[in-house]
Amino acid sequence: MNERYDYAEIESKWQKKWVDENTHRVTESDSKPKYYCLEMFPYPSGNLHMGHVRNYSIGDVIARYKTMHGFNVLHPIGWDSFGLPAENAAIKHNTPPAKWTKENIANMNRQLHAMGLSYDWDREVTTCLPEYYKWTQWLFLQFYNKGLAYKKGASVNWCPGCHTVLANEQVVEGACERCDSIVEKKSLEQWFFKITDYADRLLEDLDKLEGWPTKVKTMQENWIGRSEGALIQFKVQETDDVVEVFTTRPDTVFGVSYMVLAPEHPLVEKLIDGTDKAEEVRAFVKKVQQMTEVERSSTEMEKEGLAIGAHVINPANGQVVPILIGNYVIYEYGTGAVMGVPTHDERDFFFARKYNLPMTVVVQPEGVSLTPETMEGAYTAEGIMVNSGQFDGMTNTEAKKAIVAWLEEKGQGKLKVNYRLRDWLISRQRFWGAPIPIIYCDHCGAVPVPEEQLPVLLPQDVNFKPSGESPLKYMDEFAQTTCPVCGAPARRETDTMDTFVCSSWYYLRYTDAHNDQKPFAKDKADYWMNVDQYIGGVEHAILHLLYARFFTKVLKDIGLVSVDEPFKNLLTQGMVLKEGSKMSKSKGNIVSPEEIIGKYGADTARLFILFAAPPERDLEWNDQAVEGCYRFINRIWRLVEEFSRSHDGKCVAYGEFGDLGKAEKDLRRLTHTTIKRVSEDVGVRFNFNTAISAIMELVNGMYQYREQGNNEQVMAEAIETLILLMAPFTPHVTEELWQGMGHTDSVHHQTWPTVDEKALIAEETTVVIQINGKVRDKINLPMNMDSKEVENLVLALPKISEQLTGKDIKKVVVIPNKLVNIVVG
RNA sequence: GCCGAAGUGGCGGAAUUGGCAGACGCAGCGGACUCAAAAUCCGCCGCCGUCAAAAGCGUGUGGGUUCGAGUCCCACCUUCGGCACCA
Repeated sequence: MNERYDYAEIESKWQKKWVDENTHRVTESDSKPKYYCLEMFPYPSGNLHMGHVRNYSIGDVIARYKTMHGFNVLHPIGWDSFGLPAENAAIKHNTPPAKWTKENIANMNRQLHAMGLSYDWDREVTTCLPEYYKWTQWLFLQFYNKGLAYKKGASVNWCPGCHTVLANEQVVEGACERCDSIVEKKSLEQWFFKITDYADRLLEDLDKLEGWPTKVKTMQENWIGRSEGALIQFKVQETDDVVEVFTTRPDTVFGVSYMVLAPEHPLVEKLIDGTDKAEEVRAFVKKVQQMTEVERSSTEMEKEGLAIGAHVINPANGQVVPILIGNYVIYEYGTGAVMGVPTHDERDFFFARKYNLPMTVVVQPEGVSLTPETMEGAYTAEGIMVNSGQFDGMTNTEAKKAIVAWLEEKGQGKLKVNYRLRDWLISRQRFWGAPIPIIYCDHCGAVPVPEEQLPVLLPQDVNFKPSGESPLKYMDEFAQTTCPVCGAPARRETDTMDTFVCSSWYYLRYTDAHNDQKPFAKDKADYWMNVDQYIGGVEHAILHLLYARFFTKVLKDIGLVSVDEPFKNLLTQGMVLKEGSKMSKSKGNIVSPEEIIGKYGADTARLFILFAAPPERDLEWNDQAVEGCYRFINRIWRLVEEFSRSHDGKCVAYGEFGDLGKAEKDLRRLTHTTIKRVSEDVGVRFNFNTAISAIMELVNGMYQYREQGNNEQVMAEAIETLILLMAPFTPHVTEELWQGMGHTDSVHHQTWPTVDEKALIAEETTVVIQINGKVRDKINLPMNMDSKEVENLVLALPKISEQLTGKDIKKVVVIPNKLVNIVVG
């Protein structure tokens, strides 16, 4: 063993050995319990960033810790390698996306190895390779056969920056999630996955996810946006048409004083065509449609409406009320029509005041009589029904059910659950994605590509147009084909799939990464699933995590897997910040992992990133604190190296300890309390920062012992424990030291140290003495002393009795082995 | 507006069940070693106060429960995140 800690030599030596010996390969085995530890796989942008380092360091500690606990640990990695940056690079530098991606993967692969991560590299998956996307396409076909993939014309989100449509989940405050361009609306024929069919299960099963942060579950809950209410039908007075509204307040139907339609509602044109209102209404509709999505959905927007001259009949009381169109009614939500009840809805109240629409109170607080003229806002709380025929006198909660039942009997209403969640738009007008395996035939329509013809391969030699449009559309050799049904000339779908489709099932592919008959064998997926611990950034709380849950449920329904949730436990890590903001090129505050590893080694980089903050919290990068971690590793190195050198390169513990002195007992107690603390911090709480600080305390104790203690068995035990506890955090240096201590097998194949309960027992304890809750003295007492005895002893202490003279002792509280509080008047 | 998380020294953070607030680390200060420096080892390090001590104050604010509150309850403030003319 070197006297100096030479991280560069040590790390490359062990990394090579781990690769050569395939150290981290796993197979299914019944002899051990399984554990599936997964980190969100990276997009191969070209270089690892600190967020990756954090993500993979956390995962690696968990995987190594579980391995040392006797689990059969699956810890895989791969590449989420379809997507826009490759295509943009292709347009800019005229390199094929496949080449650019391959080079990036090679470089990042090297960087991952330099971190000393315990991946089973035999299971590496790359989503942009045909051997993977063949099965993405195959899964699309399964969805298609189940009726869960369909094409429809719809008003969709178009990102002018990315030249493609986006899913709702990819639009953030009206802008593109990737490039921040303002999203436009376009009417296009697009492919969708019917995620709304699973809305209820996706919502309900959130309850099963006890190992998920509430934050993420709440975000998904909000996104799904379930709301219970009723559909109510209003007949149009002038025609035979019926307007259906969705409302969460069917109890207020007797108070309806108008109806508002979204400008896009198809009935609008029908009802005004040929009337004298037609021009005015069309102008209004045009004005609304010219607003951007952001303007239109802003809460500050002035609510405007316009009566269109037609009327509806209230099914509850037969009243005839006017139909308006309003700029605040969203066609995509509910039925695109709302009933206006000014007295019991804030928005309706101000809208009605503005346009002088009538108001009727139908719910009021018990014992109070509300009058519309004196109301200053809508009454939205619970109350008693009035002006509502046979429902008068009921509570409005009772009336909700009763009125819907009554309307249902009349065939004019029913209960309805509404969701905010929209179907998942998966078409992308881009090249670098998995082609959607559909063929369009003039005779047979849209025909799925037969399974045996998969994969639909992306062409190799591609000329990108500067417009950014997908070149597939213009490549006849790709687009032209024959109909699999009738054999006539036909055209392929040239849209590709959203990359989130590829990443919705990769965790299943890892369980059987090279299967060329199926996406994965069921028995292998069943052996490894669920993912026991999933780790990644909170930015995927909705998109990826919702889609992956949806996929798992569909795959369960078609019998491909047995689980209905993919990720049992979820850890959402915080961001890595520098000078208070996220590291980014534009801010110029990036710290390169490669540089840090070059300067201090991977062990230091890993240790710092785990020590600086608990994993969920944002982490402020601090160069000096990194050095502190480097110093700590050196401190361990010196301690172990010196001991080993003075013991002929042997530090293998240990027989019986015999009778030990105080310093020896203290170190043994420290050693074993450290095992206990680190085991809880790593295994239960994932608080790696406090686990590391506990180990630091142990090292401090060992330095002290070196001056005071003289039993070398005790020191040897502490050293061996220290190395084992550090092994998951700093795998290289611990391996080197382990060998230097005379061991011949790998530290990473050792069993996690166990706590010797006897060593934990202390003979003495420090008891705090308080007077009226303020600390006045401390005293060392034998453990488990009788309370009354403690009380007498404490009251007799000079310092205490002095302060008690002339005071009236009201009560003495004794907490055994901890504290005495004397209450005086 | 609704939902969620957080607020502790100069800084990152700790306090797991209501029981010594500030573990551990960074920065800072002092000492040892050295011709000197670096490295290393040892010590100090909330505020106020003092020669030194004692006393006092102190976990966003204001109340409350309790022998005892960073921790529990009520009200509020601030920051961050999500959702939002959702009918």
